[in-house]
Amino acid sequence: MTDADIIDVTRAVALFHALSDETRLEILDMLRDGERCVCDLQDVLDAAQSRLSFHLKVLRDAGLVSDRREGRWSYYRVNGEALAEVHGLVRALGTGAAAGSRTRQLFGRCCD
Amino acid sequence: MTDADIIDVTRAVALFHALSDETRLEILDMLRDGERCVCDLQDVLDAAQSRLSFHLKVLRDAGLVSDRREGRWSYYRVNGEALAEVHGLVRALGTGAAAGSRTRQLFGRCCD
DNA sequence: ATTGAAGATCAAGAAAAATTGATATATTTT
DNA sequence: AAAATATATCAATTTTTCTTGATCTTCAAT
Repeated sequence: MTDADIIDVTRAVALFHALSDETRLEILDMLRDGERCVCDLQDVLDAAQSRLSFHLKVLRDAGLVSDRREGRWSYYRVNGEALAEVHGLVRALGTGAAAGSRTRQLFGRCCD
Repeated sequence: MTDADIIDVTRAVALFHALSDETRLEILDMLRDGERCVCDLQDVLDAAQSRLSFHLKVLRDAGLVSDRREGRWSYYRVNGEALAEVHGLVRALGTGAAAGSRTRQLFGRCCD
């Protein structure tokens, strides 16, 4: 961990925000063991179509899921890299200078 | 990881929501290497007093920080357990059934 | 070509969260 | 006791996010 590891707060906020909703967490939960079409999600969570679509978009915009079109179905899957990114953020937040890190600030907060 | 590990979605949402704000992340960042009084935070982040107080309350309500009163100062510090909780959540989200877990659902989503 | 199904997008309204300024509560200093 | 300081809380407003219903698009089947 070096000074180069300054993290983009905006990105962090986007990730956490995408995770901060019940429907979206349930979607991610359903996607844990592989991809699913929207119709499946719709059946299990009982959410109106446009509502589900909205939440999928939030997840997609945050990069937490990717989608694939096949015929008239859309299949969504979790994006492991984004989860790893969140993981890294959480770990970083728990890493104090006391632990020997040379990073003073996680987020660049100067001069904006 | 067993079936007993069904997680409270509401709690998860509260945690992620608390983390989904720039000011609050900066506060946590500042608290990484130990406790700080509100006045310190106020100096560094330049946030109006009531605004800062509001965000500290959000963090406190989510259990992400604890505070200690000393004279007229309040000192806040990160609550490592809550961070661990977030950590666990993120890990769980990335753990598919494929990985051998017997847990079908992370969040209880039935019958409410 | 028409119909139908899956999903995305959009506009309007509802709900939740954040900001601001004011006031309140302790606590310390004078 | 009065003044000052640190912080919390509250009410009003603004901003952001979510929901709903409608419409649009694309692909497939007839």
